[in-house]
Amino acid sequence: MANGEREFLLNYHKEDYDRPSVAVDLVLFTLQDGKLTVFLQPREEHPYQGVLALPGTFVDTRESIDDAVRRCLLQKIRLDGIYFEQLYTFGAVDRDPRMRIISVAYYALVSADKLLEMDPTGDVLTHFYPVCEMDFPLAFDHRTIVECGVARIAGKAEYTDIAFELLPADFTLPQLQAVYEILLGKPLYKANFRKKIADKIVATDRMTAPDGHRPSQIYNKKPAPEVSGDQ
Amino acid sequence: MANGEREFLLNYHKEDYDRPSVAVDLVLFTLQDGKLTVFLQPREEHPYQGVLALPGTFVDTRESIDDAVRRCLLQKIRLDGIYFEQLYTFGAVDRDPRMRIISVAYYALVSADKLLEMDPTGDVLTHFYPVCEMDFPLAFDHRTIVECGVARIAGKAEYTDIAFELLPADFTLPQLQAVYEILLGKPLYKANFRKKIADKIVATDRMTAPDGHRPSQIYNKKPAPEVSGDQ
DNA sequence: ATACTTAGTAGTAGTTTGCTACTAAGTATA
DNA sequence: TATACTTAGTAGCAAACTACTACTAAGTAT
Repeated sequence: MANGEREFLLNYHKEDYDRPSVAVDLVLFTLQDGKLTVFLQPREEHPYQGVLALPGTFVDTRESIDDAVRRCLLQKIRLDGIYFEQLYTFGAVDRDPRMRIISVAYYALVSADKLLEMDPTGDVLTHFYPVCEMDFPLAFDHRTIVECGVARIAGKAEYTDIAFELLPADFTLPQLQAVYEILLGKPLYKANFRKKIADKIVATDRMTAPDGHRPSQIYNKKPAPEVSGDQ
Repeated sequence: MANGEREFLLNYHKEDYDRPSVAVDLVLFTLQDGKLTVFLQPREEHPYQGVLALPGTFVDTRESIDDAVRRCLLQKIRLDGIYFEQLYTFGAVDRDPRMRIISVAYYALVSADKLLEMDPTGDVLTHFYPVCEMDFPLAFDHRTIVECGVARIAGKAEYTDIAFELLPADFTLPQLQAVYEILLGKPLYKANFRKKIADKIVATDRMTAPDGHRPSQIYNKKPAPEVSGDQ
């Protein structure tokens, strides 16, 4: 038995844990090299010491679940003001070998652009792993949680605008189409795609810098329509 | 201050509750008189004594969340083997005035038919209230939870087969169309509707009993295709 | 017979989707 | 300077789906 594991068992008192604890776990997605990637960190403690895991934290009595997510993003990844949404609550009895922990999973989306802005060294980016190449163990039920997140964003890409969250404010239509294709996991027809998103974007008068071929026009997301009245 | 309320406050010891408790709350839908209705019960205890509330229960350390839902359905409504699915987890700090309770909300669907089968007196059916006529107070954040459930089944009716859960095994196409129209909240065109669901149903050779007009053919849901291979 | 009610089908215009083929604007190189 | 190469962007058509009107079918009521 490893040292850390023994220490954990010695300090474990069941009566401390006789009702479920609640944690949040965060599936933070971004795009790198045309692939969907997810933030993972080796665990520092038992169980699963050294195994890659999603960032998470216990929910404090005095904070809402959403606030726990914001705190987790800020404390563990130094990220702020990004899109996140509740995913699913995982509550199998034995999902954590220590004690009963119910995990409210959230997913979050951030552009690689914003990650570099927050952390110019690019260190954060090295913690992201392509979801299609996770041929390594994950702690707890975190593989299930990631898969649940991938399925959710694939579904939501069809009828919401979450794809924009993975791009900077300035983007080209080939870039935007690539994001949709990655999220949906299938190729799209250029002409149809453009007709469909035409009313969600506004063209700027700028073009991409010359790059060995025809430059592309730069677009922005159209601001959400005001819910206006006369008030 | 009412008697029950004082008693509650006298017995309240904060230190008993210094981590969030986890409960499940259940939004059980059925159809009555062409309206979507939800199961509600007056609360027997403070807070919100006498106010209508969703059935719910605390999650025990030794059961999964889904098992807590099954137990709640069985103990509180005497229902078994019906369709249910996780809805959303509600965790505002002050959603329960007693203490911090995080509620994992589920929705469930049952045919009025099955309710009568389980409880031939029809007593259970009197606990269902039309979701469009809930002009009375609800306990806690239960109105929000019900609205969340209504929105979810409206969305899922579009791309899943949940509508069938609200009908008995034998149904007619006008009945099925009515269910879709109630869930989606909009009228559908008969001919188009029939083309679209044609591959999800099988006709029987039976017709509805004469009822003052042309009888209708009885259909069943087509069994889900086997995920077969050669094994 | 005929009127009334609900069940069910035919057909058509307009829109969306799947797909092929083209033109446009840059660079690289012969 | 022509032409090949690359990526950006548009045109257009057939098939499928949607919105809608109009019909026929099968029962009951008078």
